[in-house]
Amino acid sequence: MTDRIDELRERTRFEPSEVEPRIGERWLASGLFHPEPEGSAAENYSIAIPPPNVTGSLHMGHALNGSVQDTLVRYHRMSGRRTKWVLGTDHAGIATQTVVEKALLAEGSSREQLGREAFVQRVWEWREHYGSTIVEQFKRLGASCDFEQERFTLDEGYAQAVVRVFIALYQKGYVYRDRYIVNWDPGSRSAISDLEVEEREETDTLYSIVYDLDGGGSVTIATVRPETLLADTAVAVNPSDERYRDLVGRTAILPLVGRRLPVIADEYVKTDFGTGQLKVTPAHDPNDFDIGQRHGLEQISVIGEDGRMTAQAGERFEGLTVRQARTAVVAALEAEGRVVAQEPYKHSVPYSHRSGERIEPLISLQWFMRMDELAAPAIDAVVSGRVRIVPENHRRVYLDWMDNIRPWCVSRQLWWGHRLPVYYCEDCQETYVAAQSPGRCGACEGELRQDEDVLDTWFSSALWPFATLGWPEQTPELRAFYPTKVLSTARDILFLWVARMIMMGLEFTGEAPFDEVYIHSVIQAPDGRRMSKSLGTGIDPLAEIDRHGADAVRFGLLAMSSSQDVRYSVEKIQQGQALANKLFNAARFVLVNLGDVADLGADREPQPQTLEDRWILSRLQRIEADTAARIEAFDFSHAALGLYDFVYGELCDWYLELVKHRLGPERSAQERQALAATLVRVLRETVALAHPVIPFVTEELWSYLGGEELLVGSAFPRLDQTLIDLEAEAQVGRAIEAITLVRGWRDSVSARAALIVPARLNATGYEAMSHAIARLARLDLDPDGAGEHEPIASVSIPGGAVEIRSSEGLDLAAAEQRRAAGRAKLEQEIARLQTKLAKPGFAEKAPPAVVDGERVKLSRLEAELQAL
RNA sequence: GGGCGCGUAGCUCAGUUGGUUAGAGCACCUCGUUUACACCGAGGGGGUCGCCUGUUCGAAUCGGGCCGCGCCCACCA
Repeated sequence: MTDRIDELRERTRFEPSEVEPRIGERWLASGLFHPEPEGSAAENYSIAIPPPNVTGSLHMGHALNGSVQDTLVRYHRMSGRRTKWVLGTDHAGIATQTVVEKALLAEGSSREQLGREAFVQRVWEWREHYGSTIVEQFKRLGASCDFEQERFTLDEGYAQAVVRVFIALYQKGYVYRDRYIVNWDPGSRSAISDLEVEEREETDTLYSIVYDLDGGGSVTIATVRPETLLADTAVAVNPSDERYRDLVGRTAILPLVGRRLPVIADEYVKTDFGTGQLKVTPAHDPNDFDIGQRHGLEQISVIGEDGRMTAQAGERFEGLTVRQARTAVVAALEAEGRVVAQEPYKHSVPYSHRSGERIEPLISLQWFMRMDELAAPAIDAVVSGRVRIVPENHRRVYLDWMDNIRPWCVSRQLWWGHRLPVYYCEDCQETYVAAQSPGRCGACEGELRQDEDVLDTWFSSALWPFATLGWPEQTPELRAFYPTKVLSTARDILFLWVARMIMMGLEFTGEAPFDEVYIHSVIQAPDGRRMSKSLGTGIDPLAEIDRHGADAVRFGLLAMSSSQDVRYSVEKIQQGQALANKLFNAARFVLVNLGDVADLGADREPQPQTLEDRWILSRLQRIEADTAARIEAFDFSHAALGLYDFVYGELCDWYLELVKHRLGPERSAQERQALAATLVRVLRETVALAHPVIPFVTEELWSYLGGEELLVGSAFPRLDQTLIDLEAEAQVGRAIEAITLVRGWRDSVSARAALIVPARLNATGYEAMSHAIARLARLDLDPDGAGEHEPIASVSIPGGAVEIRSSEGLDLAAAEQRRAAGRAKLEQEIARLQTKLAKPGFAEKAPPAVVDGERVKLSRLEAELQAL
């Protein structure tokens, strides 16, 4: 141990890059991150990590969420609960497939060329190579996940759970196949769900186009998508629109095509938009699709899944891209003189969140999932408080969405993912939904063919909290860790993922998958824009860890976080770095000076000898209680900043300064041992207290402070009521105030630090602290012949004043100015208080405690003014 | 169109149920080789709490209106 302390003497700085890998390895080797599956979920503590994409690398969102979850996990582990942080990654259908397709493209190949089987094989290989990147990055953050049991949403066991769920939902009639209008993403060549569509404001041209009516007259419709006119199957007006009452039932002639379109009446049509006459294109517009359903209209598809015009669009347009078709259709219409107006028009346009391409609504045969029955219990769970959403204002967002939930398109035209467990007979088209192919068609003995599609990635993610623990088997893991306690995430996947997990959890396990949903901030770029790779506004958390250390990044992110979006501020990260260094040096100072007498092996009772010893032990109890309460309330920002304030504002600035003089070798061994007992206790508890937030530096220090076990597996310090000492807090608090006031005065008279100023303490309440005041305010409180001279200056402090006895080395003229300013300020404040107290109504209506408080304050200020 | 939230010191943010002289970190200024830490210490300057208007003995805090900003949801061609 003495060798280590000698070595510590030289380490004047905390070096994260040296410490972190070493500590990280010890944690992993300890096995403490991997709990045995014992006990019940109620008594254990578990969190399921939002599985990052296998293709992903750690971004700020991961770093913040990782810090949040790890703080919770470490805190509860230290609180004595069997704690498991379930780790794993998501196969991320589109994202991963795209990455591998790009690689193939670079090789001059393609997935089509490879064929399905070889391609999927190729993706697995890719995953073997790169899939652990983000997991390793979480380790660098200090995340204490169960790395020994990493899951993947395409694991064999997981895949079985997915199949089982699909079949069960099919049997219940929730999952069904239908031809329906979907959001077609030409980029990924797949349908996507409503939630994966984002609206962007765009300015297009709004064309007004004249359609002739059979038998004379015309209608004028407005559209931003003239190319879809080729698929029109009706013209609609509002039934209450007086202007067009007699139009209903007549027939319009579709320009360029000549198709006869019935003029129908439908409530959807707004009378105050455009002409009030609407072209109806059921196959290429979701609203028109609905109108078509209501009126039994024909659905004509003119845009194909490849984003080109189909044969149905007619020879002139077949094969053109949508954009080319638009130009061509407009030109053709203009040639016929049918375009009567063109105006710029700003509206929102759907884009694929996945590929970034413009969504093409079209009719397609897809698998859907009806959600309303599943939503009902999931609504209940939140309404009843069984699942608590924090902060609460997100509750309503959740409930609103759930109340209006719509069917979910779950099939994707991809190769990478959970292939639908659906088989069709080649001959009679019979459909079989089963875990394994039934072999041959039961009806006609025909060949069976499995559906080509895979499931939406979010379908499998929805099972995450229980599928990762072995469901549907009743595994020990499932019993011990399901339901989990907290689901922590940003709000962007509240619907996409959280809501669906609640629904699936309730449906398949009968229990909500977690008790609480914590929704944390979104960290924005320093300029307030979104952090994103494409904007170039992203900040790489790993680079920040390299620069400042993982503790600093964790502290900074937690200190920044709140219930709303916040801008990234390096200053907070630096504050964390400073804290780690400060704590390191405080411990180092104590160990280097008291290492020879400190009994580090045992957790010795502190032996407070002085007021300041009692004071720090009392203050320590408060920060212990506060920190625990803040972590439990998800108030990470105050938890982190509160630790900073304690370490700086109480432990280092005051306690260590107050006891420095008691460390020296000139003191008796007994005295030094007693001090060491208190100091070591305070340091051990402080370090343990801060561990959930800044695990690396604290674990490192713990190894010096006599931790036999790793700190990560030790106990979180708890408030000891018997150590709360109001008397010590009051006395030391007063002394601190006095010292600060004298220091301010010293500065105003330009007293040099080395100058010990002769003075007399003419105040009550400082008996036990006068030596401390003398030392820290650099006063000689017992000068020879102190009583003989009149004081040449006076510094007022609570309960009296410090009378200055010599002007040597002091610039008293400079002080006068300051004193005058102080006096003016006091007078002003006194006047304010007097007015307030004299005001009719104040004394009668304000609570007595407040009135008394103001009176006390007034007399205190008057005394201070007097002293000046 | 609906919903949520925000506007407090130069910057990033705290400010419990309305009641100390509105705070912190960073930045800025002055001083400093005091038994750890210069990633340090001591001291200091800096705010009409977006604007207006109510309620109240008392408003950064509660109500109303306005201005500015962000996010989410939504089918107006």
